[in-house]
Amino acid sequence: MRDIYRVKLFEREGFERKKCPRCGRLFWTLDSDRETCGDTPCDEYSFIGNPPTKRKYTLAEMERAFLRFFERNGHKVIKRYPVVSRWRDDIFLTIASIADFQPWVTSGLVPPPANPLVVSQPSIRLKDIDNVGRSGRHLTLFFMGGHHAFNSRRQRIYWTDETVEFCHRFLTGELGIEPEEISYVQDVWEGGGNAGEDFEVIVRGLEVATLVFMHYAGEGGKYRPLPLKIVDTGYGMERLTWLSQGSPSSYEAIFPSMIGHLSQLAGVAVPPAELLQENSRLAGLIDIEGGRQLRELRLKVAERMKMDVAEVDRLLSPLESIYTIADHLRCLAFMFGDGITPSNVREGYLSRLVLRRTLDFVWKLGIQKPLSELMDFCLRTLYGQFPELKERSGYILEVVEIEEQRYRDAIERGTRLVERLAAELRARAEPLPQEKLVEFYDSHGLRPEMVREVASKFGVRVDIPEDFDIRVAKSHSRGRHVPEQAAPIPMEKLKGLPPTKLLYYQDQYLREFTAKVLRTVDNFVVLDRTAFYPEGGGQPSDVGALEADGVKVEVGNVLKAGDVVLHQCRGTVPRPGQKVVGRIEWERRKSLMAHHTGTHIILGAARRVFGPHVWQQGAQKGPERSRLDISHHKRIGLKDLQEIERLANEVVVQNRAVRVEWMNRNEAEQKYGFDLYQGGVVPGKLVRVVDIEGWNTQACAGTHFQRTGEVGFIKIIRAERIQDGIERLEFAVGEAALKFVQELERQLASVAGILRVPPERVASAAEKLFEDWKAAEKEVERLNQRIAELRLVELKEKVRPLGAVRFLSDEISGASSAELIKVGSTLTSLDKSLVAVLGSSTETAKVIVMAGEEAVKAGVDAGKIAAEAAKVVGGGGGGRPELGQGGGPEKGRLADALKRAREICEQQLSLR
RNA sequence: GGGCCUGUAGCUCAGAGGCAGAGCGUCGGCUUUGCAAGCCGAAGGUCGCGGGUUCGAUUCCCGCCGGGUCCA
Repeated sequence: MRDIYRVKLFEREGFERKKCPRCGRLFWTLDSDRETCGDTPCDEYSFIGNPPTKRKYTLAEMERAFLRFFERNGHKVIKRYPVVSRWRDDIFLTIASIADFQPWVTSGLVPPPANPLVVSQPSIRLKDIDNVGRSGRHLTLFFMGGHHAFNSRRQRIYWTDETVEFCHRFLTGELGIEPEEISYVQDVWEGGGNAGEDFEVIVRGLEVATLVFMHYAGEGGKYRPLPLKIVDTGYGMERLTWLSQGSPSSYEAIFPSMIGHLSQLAGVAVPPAELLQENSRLAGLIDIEGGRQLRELRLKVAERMKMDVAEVDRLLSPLESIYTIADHLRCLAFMFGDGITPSNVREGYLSRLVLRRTLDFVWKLGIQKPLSELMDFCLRTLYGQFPELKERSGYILEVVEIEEQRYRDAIERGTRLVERLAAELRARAEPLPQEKLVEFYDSHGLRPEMVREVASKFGVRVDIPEDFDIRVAKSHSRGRHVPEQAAPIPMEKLKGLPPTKLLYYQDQYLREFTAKVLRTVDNFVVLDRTAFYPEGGGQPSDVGALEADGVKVEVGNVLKAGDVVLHQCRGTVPRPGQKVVGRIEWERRKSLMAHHTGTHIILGAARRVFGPHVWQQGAQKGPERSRLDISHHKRIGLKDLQEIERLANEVVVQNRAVRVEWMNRNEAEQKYGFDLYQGGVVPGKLVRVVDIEGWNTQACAGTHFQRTGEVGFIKIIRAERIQDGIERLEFAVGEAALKFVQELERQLASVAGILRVPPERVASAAEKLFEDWKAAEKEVERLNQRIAELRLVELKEKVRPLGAVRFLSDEISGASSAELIKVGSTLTSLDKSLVAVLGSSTETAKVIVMAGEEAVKAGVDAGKIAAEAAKVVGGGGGGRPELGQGGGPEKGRLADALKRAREICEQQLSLR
């Protein structure tokens, strides 16, 4: 195999290949004195305070220089893709420039939008978030400049020689870096199922670019060749900017005004430059993953500066917080700007994590401003370069404001919980149990440090276990994934079949057709062509019948296996070779089409009412009802719901054209943007675009009407929050909508009839009824009290002494247990040594036993008496010493039960 | 997608099969020149909704609705 690393540039210019004695990697250099590879940690940064470029660049200038250089060299500049990777479902966030082209372009299925091309892609990586602000070089969002070439067998663009050449010319010619300063380190890159050799491009200790030659598929060293050879490069725009400025950390170079603003707000003084420089150089050598590495870094800095560690920490910590905030704000601006809705799931959850982390740092610095104000400042620094963020600023700021309030609420709630537990533990002088720590985090989002802080105010000790994260993970391991449903029939039984001709795409109004049976598998029938729509894209399959030589068989379900449509039949299936007539149950299909077109109309309406952050998160059509899940950061109220409904019906009346067109992917994306993928990722080279004239455009495989007027009445039934940040709209369309409204009307009429008022007055009538009922309940209560008082006189007559206490037993016919209790409690509160046994029979027999304070002291247990007495009437009972109740179905034995109660009472008083 | 927590008076919460509670707030009275406060008293509850178990459910079980939180 030829040496892929030996490129023409190296031979021509006389680069030497050396082996780094520290890391053992091979690298290329023009500097004959150089021994180490030049990368950290083998070498320290040597550009700080002494940049190698001919001049200083701002980030915007660097990006421009990069893009223009490659444009001059035959590359087409591509617009950035969103930071939410909507075109693929394997990752949430765009992590690199190459991610824009995976999987369709990299697999060779779809041609690239241009070839070669160059892009500056905002990329988000949260894996190293703990390093951000501290390492000097880590960011949550960074701009990856990538020039890409896609070489196929038919078309060669460029490969290794040209790639390294471009890089070298850019760094030396454009930026003015001395050729001797650049090291090209050999390595192998692997990720996302692809792999290839690469160069890491190092300048004075800083890796500024990676040049990957992607030509394998596979991972873990087991590779097979790709049909394409792809040049995948990544230039760190921020790193190059930093390099050009030679500032102590990259943050000063990237966020100068934000850092100034934050320092002022927090009253943080900038530490001596020398300390910053030393810190940066050393930070480059360490991966800060946790507290331990950070302490190590602080120690080393203190050592070199001959300072106290605490002093170093006091000077650096606030500054690191500021860097972190500056970084996180920019990341959030793009996340929300590109339409992420904060949520407890998926990318929404990631955005919430970053936002809450930002607030932690803001509060730690004692900055009183709301986060939305800081975001506003951040946004203003970005508008010049990213006007799209200005358009979305309303949404961004609102979301930040709502999320800050949510976080404050969560903390407040959590703090109260901890305080309550801590107060209890203090009383018992116990430390906080570790399971509680896990529970607080898992169920209430309280980090252990926060719990400790609150609990310590109560003098309660909190030990945070080293394996805290593992314990949390363990408490989740119980969850299990439901296995996917197996395919209805094995694919090999469909081998050799041609793709079924899909008649519903040629004419969506076709309800009857003739076709030939190609094969049958069990009760599945495969035809050469069909008008039956198979289940897909949230639209259920058609049903209907097939008729062959006068024999009819019902089609109950239709599904697609690859390119073949399967008709699942009930009854005797036709034989292969037979001609059949297929008939679709048209009312059902028509309703499904109405619901499907209606779904697109409603989505368009929701986006107009709320804004472009609204994305379809799922949809299910049905012949009677359909539902559409959309992302939105607030609950949807009736007013908004009605506005969406109004707009949707307006579009119906406008009778707009609904056009369906198969387009190639790049063309469709260019024309309509990623809004196309509302319905989710669609596979393939061609996409089917459904466009409601001037209203909504989506890639969609479903059947639609040709004009919105055919849809008919659209009725939104309700909004339901299915997840944080996702609202489900349930609606009915056409005849189903009418049926729903009529059913509502029927219900209303029935309620109005019951209340004996006209329908428009049911609300006030119901309110009055409810108020009256409450008043009546209170009246019953008062009357019970009164009855109890009246009964007292006659009942008192029946009180007889029984040992140390006084005893009363009586039946009060028809009394409820509430009445009996009232009577009993009045009696026992007047006579503390009384035991009252009261019975009544309504539907069942009831016994209540009450004992006064003194009687209880004397040993009477009303609960036990009631339990025993209730057995007599065939039931059960119980209660506490002062009150017992019970009952049973045998009403006729009530008198016996009362007798039994007396016996038990006597036993308790040791009289028997 | 999965797990956990949670819904009781206007607010914050207790109660854990057997008379629905506390603190704060509200209203009234007393005290005070007035305010703050104090004392006495009162009003305020479909115990989220619907089923089930039980003689009896706010409490236990199931379902639904609402809120929170963690993980992928």
